Amino acid sequence: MPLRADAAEKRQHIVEMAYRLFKRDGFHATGIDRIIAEAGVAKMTMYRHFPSKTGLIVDVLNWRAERFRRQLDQIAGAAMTSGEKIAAIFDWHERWFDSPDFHGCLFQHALAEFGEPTHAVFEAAARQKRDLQQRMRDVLAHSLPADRVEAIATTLSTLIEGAIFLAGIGQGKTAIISARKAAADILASAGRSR
Amino acid sequence: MPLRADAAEKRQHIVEMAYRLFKRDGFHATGIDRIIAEAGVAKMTMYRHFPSKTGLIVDVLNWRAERFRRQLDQIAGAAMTSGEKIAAIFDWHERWFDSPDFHGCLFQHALAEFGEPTHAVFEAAARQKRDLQQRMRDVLAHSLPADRVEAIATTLSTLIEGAIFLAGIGQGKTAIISARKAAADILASAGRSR
DNA sequence: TATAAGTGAGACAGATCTGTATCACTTAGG
DNA sequence: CCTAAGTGATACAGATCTGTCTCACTTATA
Repeated sequence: MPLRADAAEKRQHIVEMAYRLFKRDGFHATGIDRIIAEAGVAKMTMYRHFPSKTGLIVDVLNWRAERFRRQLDQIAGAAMTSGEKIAAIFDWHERWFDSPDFHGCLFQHALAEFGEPTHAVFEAAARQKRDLQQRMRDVLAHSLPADRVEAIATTLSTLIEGAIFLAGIGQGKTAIISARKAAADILASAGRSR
Repeated sequence: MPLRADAAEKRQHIVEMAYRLFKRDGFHATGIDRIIAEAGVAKMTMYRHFPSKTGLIVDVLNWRAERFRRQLDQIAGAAMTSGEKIAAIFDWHERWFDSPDFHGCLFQHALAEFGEPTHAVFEAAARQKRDLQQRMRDVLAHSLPADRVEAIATTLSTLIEGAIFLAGIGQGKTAIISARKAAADILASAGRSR
């Protein structure tokens, strides 16, 4: 069964299993031994595909960031106006918070556990958050004057990150509802003064 | 030198040193050996004052929560109107983000590292966040109709938690400025419709 | 002064951590 | 068939982790 093609599949299998464990138990609390045991692979198999645990974490984050980016493409792509795109992003978060195995945002957790800005894990997680902010700016740029985009994108990002955090302590529902309303009000206000 | 009275001082010294290390490096990444080495105490001294590392973490969080509560008393107590109290809370966060040894919010980090809701560390950190939300409700209750307080308090909490998170990736300044403006707009709008 | 609380130092146990090495095995491609 | 890539299993090294234990020492209090 295994060779060239399957090697990539096995690597991906490790990434997804590590993702599940990191998400549930955290990065430091999840040991290599547990990852390989749950993935059903040998330790050397893991270390042939990843240079270190840090390298594995970075790859997990990058894979997850890419998956989120694709989801966002669908979400924001289907909606028509900027306001609808923003609302769709908030709706997506609401569904995410309701999903049965929700354990908070892996990128927020990574930034909490690896607080040193020069650390590779910090950089990977911060990059994902900046990408989301850039996406927000792109959406807003289609319907707002350029000098309004930056501040409003920042406010929307603040609302979303705050709602994600509050979802971690069981307040996702109320947080995302009030955040979505606040976002709608802000956009309506900005639209009126355009 | 040491006995009854000094025992409490030594205990407090351990708490504050552990606080500094946890804040900078995280909970799992900070070992007992490093804490006692930096605090300059024997290992048994630490284990006589705290039942376990988990117990120490909980005490550190509770001590920090109490200190924040007292600061908040001064901040919100000095301001007059609800709007001024809220603005003062945002201002306090702006100054916090600018402080030289800012390393994010210890409670957010604790919730990220100990994601299990039944864990004692999770409970202690979540309690502090709920206390802050309750404080927000109390402030708003003096100037808003009761049926508006809950939703607006949630929005303000979401903005603050989001700004704290963004401060961890170097965006504290812009986040807190836009969050404070959004909060002011929300309060002004609620005030008009009263 | 005698007692007991509190401490520092350090050894120690047992578990766990990351990462490396070895060996037998399977399987794909020439 | 034969070679070489890839793998599983396992032992291992060296470090680190939490938590316990002992012993000598200091100091406040009775």
